[in-house]
Amino acid sequence: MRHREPTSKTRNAKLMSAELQTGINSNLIAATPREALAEPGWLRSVPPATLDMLAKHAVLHRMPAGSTLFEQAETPSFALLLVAGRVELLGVRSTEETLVEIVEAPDLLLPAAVLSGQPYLLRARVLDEVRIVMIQAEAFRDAVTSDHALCLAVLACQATQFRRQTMHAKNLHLRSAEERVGCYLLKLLEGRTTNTSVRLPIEKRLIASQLGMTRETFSRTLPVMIRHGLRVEGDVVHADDISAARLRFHLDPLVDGNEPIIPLQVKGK
Amino acid sequence: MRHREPTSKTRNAKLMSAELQTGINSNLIAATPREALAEPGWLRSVPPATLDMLAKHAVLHRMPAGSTLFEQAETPSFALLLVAGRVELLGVRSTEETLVEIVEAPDLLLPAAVLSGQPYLLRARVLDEVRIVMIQAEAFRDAVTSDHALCLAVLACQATQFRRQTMHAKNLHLRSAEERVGCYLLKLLEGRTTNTSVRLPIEKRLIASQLGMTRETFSRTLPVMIRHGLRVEGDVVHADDISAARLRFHLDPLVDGNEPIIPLQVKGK
DNA sequence: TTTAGGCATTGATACAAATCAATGCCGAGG
DNA sequence: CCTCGGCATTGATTTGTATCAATGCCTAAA
Repeated sequence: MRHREPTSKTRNAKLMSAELQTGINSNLIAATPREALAEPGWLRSVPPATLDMLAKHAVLHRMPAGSTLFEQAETPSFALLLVAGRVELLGVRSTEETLVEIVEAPDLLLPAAVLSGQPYLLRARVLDEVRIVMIQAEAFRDAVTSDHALCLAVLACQATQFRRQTMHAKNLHLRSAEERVGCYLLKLLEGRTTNTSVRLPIEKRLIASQLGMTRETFSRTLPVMIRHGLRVEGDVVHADDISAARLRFHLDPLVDGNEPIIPLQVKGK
Repeated sequence: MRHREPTSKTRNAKLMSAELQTGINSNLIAATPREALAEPGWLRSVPPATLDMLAKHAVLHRMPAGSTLFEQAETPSFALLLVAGRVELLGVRSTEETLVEIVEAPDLLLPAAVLSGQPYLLRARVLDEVRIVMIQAEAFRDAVTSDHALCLAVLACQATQFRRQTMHAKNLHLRSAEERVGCYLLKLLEGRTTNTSVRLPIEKRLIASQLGMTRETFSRTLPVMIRHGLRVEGDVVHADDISAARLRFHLDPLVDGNEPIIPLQVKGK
């Protein structure tokens, strides 16, 4: 494997620039909870007063990769708003873990649990380094019940997460391991033409778990892709023959679609 | 198989009485959309004026088992409120189907799609005979954006569905086929003692798909349960030795829990 | 009454993916 | 510099579950 580079550094760098784009006032990285609350696009239509109120009961935190944000069965004391970075949500059974979802900033972590005051069903572990706003659960619920715009924003967020989870389930149950890998690679290459190459965005072991298979199976499946025009060397994907790949694997917007969070707007009666 | 009875009739009877209990004004079955909208408990705190408004753009329908309510990839033109009965939501790929969720009244069918105006990710097929209120999608979205209480109710509904989906995923990925069957039976017997028996609430082929396995596997797994104190004859479950069963299979509230829809209440600023 | 079709059961077999195991590689830390 | 630990690869083997196939049962229609 020749093409390897200090992956974590490269990725953090990439992440930082992505992070900036998501913000509205993108010239500076938020240093206070209040600033961080201004970043996610889907909170745009929430009145500043409400954000102020939330910020008053919130702290901004930075957590390194690997940290556990909360444990399965814990009752949420904070609403966690992911401002930058990625988090994996895992179902746990003693030592077994199964990845249920990957959450990318900007998004809320399991708002369902916070809203209903029920225990988390999943463990949350940091993938990249993250920045999160921790809002006291009670304050968060109060804000949702007193501000209609925020309620709509959270609803949109929850709805999108629901659809993502559905897509994930369909991907796992309706496609073979080989197809999942093929589609994953194809999606990375979306819009590209033959002879370009892309870097895998995360470690292979994480891709494997995202695709619901073991590292080993993933590893074994990669060489197979060569006969469909996709070659993976180290963490670089080479598109030798993209049309061949598209012939074999079919991206489906109802499975592979990227759906952004788009809140509805409050309307007077 | 001796114990069989005209299953569909028995079950419909059971369903009718259950249906009555869910209503608030349970003495009569709703005949108009407006009456039907008064039934679900989680719509209780929505102002009558809003329900009136919804009812104005709605019709009440009855559909027999087996009907398809909507197809995958369709763009929703109605919000479907399930007032009575059960619906299965299936991921479809050409001829392959995979059950993603079973929705029981009273609940909304995939509010996420309706709210975001995106195509359905799943097919909806009627299990038992259902009664549904079909509310024009536009009117539904308008109501959600203009009435905070309704917005909260829908949010609660969406949140609960999210958690159910998470539980379902955990059940499938963290337990073996045998455990899923064991836990399913154990849950039917919750609160019962040894030597009681229960009837399976739905056909075996449906239980199998709910548990993410084929009929055949389910069928083969049932006899195995005998060594753990559970005996299934026809559609009757006999609890020969419940404590033995509980020793082998462990119900987990984070997987097997029944979570009701409990909306938050609007609060003034 | 006969017949046809759906569901359930049972057996034989196939197969995809997990598991177990060994090795190589690379980067971090002593 | 060497060494240790995580990740990736590759091979051998197992195993859980699906698939294919045949039969029986019950119900509903002819």
